[in-house]
Amino acid sequence: MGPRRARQIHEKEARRQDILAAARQVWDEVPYPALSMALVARRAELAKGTLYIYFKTKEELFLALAEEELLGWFEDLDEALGRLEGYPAPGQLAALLKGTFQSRPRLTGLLAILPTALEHNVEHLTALLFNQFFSTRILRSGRLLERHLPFIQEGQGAKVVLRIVALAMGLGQLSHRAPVVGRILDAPGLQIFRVDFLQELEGTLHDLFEGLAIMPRPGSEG
Amino acid sequence: MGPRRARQIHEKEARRQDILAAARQVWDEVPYPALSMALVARRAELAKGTLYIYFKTKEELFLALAEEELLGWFEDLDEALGRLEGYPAPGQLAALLKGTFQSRPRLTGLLAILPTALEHNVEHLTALLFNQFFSTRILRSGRLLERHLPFIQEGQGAKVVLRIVALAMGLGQLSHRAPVVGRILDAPGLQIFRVDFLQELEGTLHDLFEGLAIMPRPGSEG
Amino acid sequence: MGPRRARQIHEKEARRQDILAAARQVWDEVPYPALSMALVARRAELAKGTLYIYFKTKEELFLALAEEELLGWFEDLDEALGRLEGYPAPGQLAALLKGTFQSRPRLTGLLAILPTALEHNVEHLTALLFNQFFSTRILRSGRLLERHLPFIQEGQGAKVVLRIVALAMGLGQLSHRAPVVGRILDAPGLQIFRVDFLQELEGTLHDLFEGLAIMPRPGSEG
Amino acid sequence: MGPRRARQIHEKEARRQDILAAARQVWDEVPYPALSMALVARRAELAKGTLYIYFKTKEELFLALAEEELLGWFEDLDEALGRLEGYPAPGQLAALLKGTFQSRPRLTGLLAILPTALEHNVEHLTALLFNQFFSTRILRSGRLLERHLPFIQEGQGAKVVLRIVALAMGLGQLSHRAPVVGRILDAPGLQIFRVDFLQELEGTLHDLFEGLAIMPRPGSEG
DNA sequence: GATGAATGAGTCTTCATTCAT
DNA sequence: AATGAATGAAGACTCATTCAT
Repeated sequence: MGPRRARQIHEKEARRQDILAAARQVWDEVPYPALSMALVARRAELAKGTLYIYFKTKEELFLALAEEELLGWFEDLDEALGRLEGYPAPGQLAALLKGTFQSRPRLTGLLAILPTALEHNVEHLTALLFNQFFSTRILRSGRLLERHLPFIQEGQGAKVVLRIVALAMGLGQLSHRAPVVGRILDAPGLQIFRVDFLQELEGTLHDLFEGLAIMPRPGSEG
Repeated sequence: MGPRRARQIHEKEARRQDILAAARQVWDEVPYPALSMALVARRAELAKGTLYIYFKTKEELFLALAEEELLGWFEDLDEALGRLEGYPAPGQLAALLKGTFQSRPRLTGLLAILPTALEHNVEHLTALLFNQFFSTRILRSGRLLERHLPFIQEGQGAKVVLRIVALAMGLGQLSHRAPVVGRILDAPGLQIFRVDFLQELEGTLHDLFEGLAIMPRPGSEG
Repeated sequence: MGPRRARQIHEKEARRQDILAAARQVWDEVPYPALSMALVARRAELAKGTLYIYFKTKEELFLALAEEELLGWFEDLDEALGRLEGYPAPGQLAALLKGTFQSRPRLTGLLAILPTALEHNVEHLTALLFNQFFSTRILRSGRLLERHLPFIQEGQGAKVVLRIVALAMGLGQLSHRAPVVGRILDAPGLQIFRVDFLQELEGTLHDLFEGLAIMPRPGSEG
Repeated sequence: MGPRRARQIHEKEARRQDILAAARQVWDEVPYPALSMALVARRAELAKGTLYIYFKTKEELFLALAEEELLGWFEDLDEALGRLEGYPAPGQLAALLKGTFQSRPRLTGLLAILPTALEHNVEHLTALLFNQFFSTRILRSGRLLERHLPFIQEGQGAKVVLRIVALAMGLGQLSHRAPVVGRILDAPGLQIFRVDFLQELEGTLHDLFEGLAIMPRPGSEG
C-alpha cells in the first residue's frame, strides 16, 4: 500500500492505483446501487476523505476504473492483432476476440453504467479526455483490423470495433441477468437466459465476420 | 385523465397507464439517477402516495415501464414478421428490424438499467414474472424467425433474437453517449461516437444475417 | 357481521362491536407500532372509511377498546367482591384479584399505551368522558372494597384500587418484555425477566394487603 | 459543546452525551409520538445525519436514554442502600425509595415505552445487552436489599426490586394522566386522578414492606 | 497529505384521514 | 351508510461531499 503519505509523484500514482484496486474488488462483490465510497475507502484501508484527494467525485473514480479496463482491453486486442500472421479466418478472429474479453470480466459491466451513472457528475474536461481516449483507441484498433481483414474497407475498421464493443456490452448485460436474478433462472422456460457470454459472443462475431467477408460492401455508410 | 377516482377496474388500469405515461415522459427528460418518484407524481398530477397504490416500489414502476416497452416491441416484431411473404433477403430483414426499434426510443435504455438498477427492490414473484414474460416472447419470436429464415436452424431462432436485442442494447448505449456528453463530440477526433443508432444497427444486422445465411451451422452450440 | 348497512340503532351498535372485535384480534397479533387502521379494517372485512364513521380517529378506537376492557374488568371485580361473604383474608383477596386479571390479557397493555399513544389525538370531550368513567368505577369499586376489608379506612378504597391497577400495569409491562425480546431471555442471567405476571401480581397484592391489614393507618395521606 | 468535531474518543463520548441531553430535553417537552429525530437534531444543534453516527436508529437512541436513566437510578439506589445503618423500618425504606425516584422524573415514562416502541428497531445484540444490564442491576440491588431487610428471604431480593419498579411504572403512568389530559381533571369527580406519584408510591411501598415484614414467607413462590 | 466526523439535501415510503362515488 | 382511491404531511434514514483537526 505504500507509505502512509504519498509525497513523491510515483507514490501518489501508487496510491491512486491502490484505490482503483479496491474499487475493482468492491465492484466485483457489490451491485452498483449498493456501492458506496465508504465501502471503497474501507477496502482500501483509507479514509473517505482520502479518496477525494485522488478523485474529484465518485463518478470520476469509476470512470477512471472503466478507462483502465478499457485501456487494458485495447492493449490486449492490439497485441493479439499484431501477432496475427496472414489473414485469419472469421472463426479465428472471433476466437481471438473472445480471448480478449475472457480476461476482462468487468469490462462490459463498467461500460454499461458509463452513460447512465457515470457521466453525470464528471467534469467536462474529464469526460472529454475519456472520450478522446476511447475514440483514439477505437480508431487505432480499427486500422489494425483493416490491415488484417481484407474484407474490411479502408476507414471502416473503427466501425467494426464499435460493433464488437456494442455486441459485448449487450450480451454482457443479458447474460448478467443470471446472477442478479439468482436461481430464478432455474424456473421452467427461463433457460434462454442462461446465456454463456463468451460462447455467445464468439458465435455472433463469427457470423458477423462471415457476413462481412462475403462482400466488401461500403460498410453501412449508405 | 378520467374521473377523479378510479373505482372501476378499467379506470384503475387507465390510471396505471397514466402513471406509466408520466414515468415515460420523465424518463425522456431526466437521467435515471436524478429521477425520483416525486417527479413522476408531479408529472402525473397525482400525490406521491397514489403511485404506491399502483406500484409497490419505484423499481416495480420502472420494471413495468420496461415490460411495456418490451411488449410493444415484441408485438411490432411479430406482426412485422407475420406480414412477411416468402423468404426475405438479409437486407430486408435488417430493415424490418430497424423499423421495430425506430418507434421505441426508450427500449434500449430501459433494458440497460434492468439488471443494475431495477431488479433489486422488486418482489421475487414480480422478477420471476418479468423474466418469464421476456423469455416467452423471445422464444415465440424466435420460432417466427425460424419460419421466415431458411438459414436458421430449428431451435436457434431464440438465440438470434437474443443477439438482436443484445446488439441493440449495446449500440443504443454507445450512441447514447452523444446526448450525455453534450456537444463534446464536436471536439476533433470524436466523430467516431457520432453513431447513428438505427443505421448502425441495420448495417450490423445485415452483415450478421448475411453471415448466418452462408452456412446453416448448428448455431453456436457445439 | 350483520347487514351490509347499519340503519337501525342496534345495527350500528353491532357494527361498532364488530370493529372493536377486529381491533382486539389485531391487537393480539401485532405490536402497536405496526398496528394500522388498514389492518383493522381488513380484519373487520370493512372499508377503511367505514371505521371512521364509527370512530373519529385511530386513537378514539383504541381508547374505546381500552374502555371496554376496563369496563369488563370492573364488572368482574365488583361482581366477585359482591359474592364475598364475611371478611376475606389477604391471600383470598389477592387470589380473587388475580382471577379478574386472568381473563383480561389485554387490559394492562391497553392501559399502558393510554397516556403515551392514545390521548393525544382524542377530542377533549372523549377524554373527559373516559376519565369520568374510569374515575367513577374506581370510586365505586373502592367503596365495595371498603365494605369488605375492615382494615381499609373509609374513603381510602379508591386509592387501593388505583394501586392495584398500577401494580398490574407495571407488572404487565415488565412481564411483557418476554414476547417482545423473543428468546433473548434464554440468554444466561436474564431469568429474572421470566416474570409470570399473574403469580407475581398475586404475591405482591398478598403482601400489600397484609401490610394494609397490620394497622389501619390513615392511608398514605400523611 | 466542545470542539466542532469530536476526534478524540472522549470527545466522541461527550458528543454522544450532548445528543442524549438534547433527547432528554425534547422528551420533556414533546409527547413521544410527536418526537422526531429532526427535533432532537435541532435541539442538539447538529445535523440529522450526525445523530446516526452515534446511534443506529431512533430506537437505539431512546433505548440508550432509558439505559442512562435506569443506570442512574440503580446507582442512586445502591448508594442509598449502602448508606443504611442497621435495619430500616418499612417506612424508612419507603422514604428512601421515594427519594430515588424523585430525582428521575423521566424514568418511568421511558420504561413505559420500552416494550411498545423501543425494542422493535433495535439490533438483537443491543437489546440483549440492555436486558443483561437491566437484569444484572436488578440482581445486584436485590442482594443489597436482602442484606438490609431481614424479612427478605435469600434470593427474593431481585423480585422485590422488580415489584418496586413495576409499581413505580404503573403509578407513574396513572399519575401522568394529569398533564396529558390537561385541566380536565378539574372536572367534578376526577380528583381520584390527582395522583401525587411520589406520595402514592411511598405509601404503597410502605404497606408492601409492612406486609413483607409480617412473616418471612418464601416469597411468592409456592 | 490524511483523517473521519459532520453535513444536509434528498430519497423512498407509510398511513391516518378525506371524499368522490 | 359504505367504499377504497386519493391525499400529502411527515418520518427515518442515506451518502456523497466537505472541512476542522
